Amino acid sequence: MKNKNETDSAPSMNIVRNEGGNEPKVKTVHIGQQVKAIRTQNKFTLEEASRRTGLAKSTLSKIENEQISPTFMVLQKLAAGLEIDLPQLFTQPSKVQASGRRDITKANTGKAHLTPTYEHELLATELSNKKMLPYKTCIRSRSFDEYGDWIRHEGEDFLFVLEGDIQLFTEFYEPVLLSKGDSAYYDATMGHAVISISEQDAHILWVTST
Amino acid sequence: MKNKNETDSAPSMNIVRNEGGNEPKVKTVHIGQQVKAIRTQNKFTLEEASRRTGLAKSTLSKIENEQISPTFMVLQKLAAGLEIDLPQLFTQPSKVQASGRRDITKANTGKAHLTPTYEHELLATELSNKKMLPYKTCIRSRSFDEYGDWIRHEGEDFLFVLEGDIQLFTEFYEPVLLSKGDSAYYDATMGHAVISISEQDAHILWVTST
DNA sequence: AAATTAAGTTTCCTATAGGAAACTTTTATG
DNA sequence: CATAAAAGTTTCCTATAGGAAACTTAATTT
Repeated sequence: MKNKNETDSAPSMNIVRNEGGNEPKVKTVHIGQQVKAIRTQNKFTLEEASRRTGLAKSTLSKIENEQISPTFMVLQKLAAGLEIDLPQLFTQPSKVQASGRRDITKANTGKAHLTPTYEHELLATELSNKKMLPYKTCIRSRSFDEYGDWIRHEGEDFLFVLEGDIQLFTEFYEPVLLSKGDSAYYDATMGHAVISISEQDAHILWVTST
Repeated sequence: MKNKNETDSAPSMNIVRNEGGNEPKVKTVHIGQQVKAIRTQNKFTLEEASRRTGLAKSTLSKIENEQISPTFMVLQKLAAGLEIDLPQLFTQPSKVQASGRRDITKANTGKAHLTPTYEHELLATELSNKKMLPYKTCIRSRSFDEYGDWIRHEGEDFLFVLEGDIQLFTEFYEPVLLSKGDSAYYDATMGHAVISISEQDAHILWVTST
């Protein structure tokens, strides 16, 4: 059945999502397998899992065999009873996540990325899905005015001065002067900007968390 | 068989969970509020959310008002239709996370941390709960043998050579020579170690993701 | 303010989730 | 191997989730 008798009319709804009458197609997470994996890893029998979660063992069995789609209430009992975080039920057990990656970037061979105010050299660009984005930057800007507005983005920034003198502007603090060897760490959602104040170009190393 | 011969007794590890026969008491996550918040933030009407998720608007209404406990199948449709990650439905919207922090570390004023092989200078130590741990390190070791075993830890490492020449050993790759300005990014769960191969001491900047 | 439209809620019904117990399968024991 | 015990599955029933449509409320227009 799943008789999806489409809402009459509604001609304009052209999201083109599931024309043709088939379902929106959700990439199915096999929660049953997850539950079973967690239970067996803990060496629980269905009976014991039943005790811990307060769910009937028949229910647990059906869930593990994907015969039913547990309600949210049941999911919560499961998580509480098996002492796991809810999100853990959905993320693949993926101990498989990469763990042997490496990327070397020799000096001045990074991937150039130019902006009016900065001259970025992105590092370690061969790797994707990194937790940090490192880049070496040459500061061109000499005045705060050159920035139309604060720079903001998700995550946190670590900044290390390699050469020259810079001034770091941040939304909630007074500007601060940084010279070679100095560093700063700040929440990147806070507005920020950097200008060079030395004769020669200033170079900094920047690492942004994702 | 794992039967360690302790049938019931097992005094040492009883989790003391719900003696007394009452329910396990689950801290309820109000998923309805979450859904409503996400929908309204996106300025969707129930009707539009219905189109996007393939769920009846009556169902959506009931979910938002906590009148029913959606099944996992419905949760998936919700997440897909509203284009959010499933876990996002359970974690509090917590925009409350800190977002105006800043910490400046002037050159050579970090917190020293010595090991037989490295001489670390921890940076930005005034801030806790950082997503990255930055430190400047002077490499003392001159031979791989000085390391009893590989160094490993959670997360990823970014390494930038500030001064001198080093050799980076990693578990799954051939050793590589790095000089001033070179950098490396690698999974820190992979065994790794660094030795200095230059006359003078080698200095590197290290950033570890957490 | 009545009429119109759009938003959200409730009703009513069918499909299905969850629980208790019977049943089947697997593992241990004489 | 027979038997007992334990672990897992299926059945059957009741409670409840989900969908269509009726209904109510809120926002616009006339």
